[in-house]
Amino acid sequence: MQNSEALSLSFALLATAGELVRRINDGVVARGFEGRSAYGFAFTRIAAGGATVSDLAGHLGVTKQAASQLVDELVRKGYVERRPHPRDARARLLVLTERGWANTRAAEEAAADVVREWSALVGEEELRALGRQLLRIAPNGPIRPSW
Amino acid sequence: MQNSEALSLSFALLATAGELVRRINDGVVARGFEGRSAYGFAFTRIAAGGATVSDLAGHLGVTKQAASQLVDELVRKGYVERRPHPRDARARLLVLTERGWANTRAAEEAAADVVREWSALVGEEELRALGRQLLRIAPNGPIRPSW
DNA sequence: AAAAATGGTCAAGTAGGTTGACTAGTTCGG
DNA sequence: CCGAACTAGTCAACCTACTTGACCATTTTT
Repeated sequence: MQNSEALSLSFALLATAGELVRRINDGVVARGFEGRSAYGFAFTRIAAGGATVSDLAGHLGVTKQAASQLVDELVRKGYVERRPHPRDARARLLVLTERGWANTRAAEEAAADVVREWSALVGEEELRALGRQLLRIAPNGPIRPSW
Repeated sequence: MQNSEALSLSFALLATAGELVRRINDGVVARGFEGRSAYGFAFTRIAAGGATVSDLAGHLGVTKQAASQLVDELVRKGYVERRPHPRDARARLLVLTERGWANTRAAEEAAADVVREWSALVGEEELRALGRQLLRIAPNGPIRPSW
């Protein structure tokens, strides 16, 4: 595989990722929530349960200070609460409020809308295969907010 | 396709894109160049020929002021020169210096290294198919430096 | 029980964008 | 062919989202 082919793949990958993020965010805003793009990815981690600030930092690939600031913002906007952690008095357990859950669902729906469109474009089975391959390439890597 | 599947695809896509950018940048640094991640993508546009600041801004999906600042930096570091534009006295034609070309080649090699590794992981033909599908999904969209 | 590591926050600094205002040159409508 | 509207580029000021560094309270290690 020549260099030019590698480059073209790189471009396509980054353009697709950028469009996905943009459209998820648009979709969330259209559903009546305010929020930066990173919100959705923070929500899914918090929704999974048992999340702390440090977990979130690892998930997003940023420092724990940055994650803490993000959580501040989410708390201020009423999406998340900090609770005492049952097994570690240093840590705080992050939990979604009702509005946080609603925002999370909105993000999921927006993502599903985009993916549905792509599915129509390249074929459902092909898209599924694409997902499987991407998962093999980068299984649970961080979802960095920028590059 | 359910929401959870769409989410998993989204995660995989973003994690993969993030890893690609990180590793291209590491590869370029390892080859002796300094530079932010956005450099490589600016270089490929400038290398293509006929680029102006506005073109670059469109390519990167940022304002022309931001693109101009990036070009300042590239000029200061000796990668790019601003030349008078042959057909428009307002515009400046961006051209790579010899060192700029070397950096561009380094970025291409680094990208090729990563893609080669992925190729071994999922199969060359599969990866090629993946590239084709991504190109259908997001043909020449901007390569945004962040989300 | 002392030492080292970890979870979290506060504070300050910074990179890399943004918006707004402006100049110089170009294109368009009458 | 000339004034109005537009476009390329830059300067300046600002802002957002991240970083580094210092610190305290807890937990884990030895």
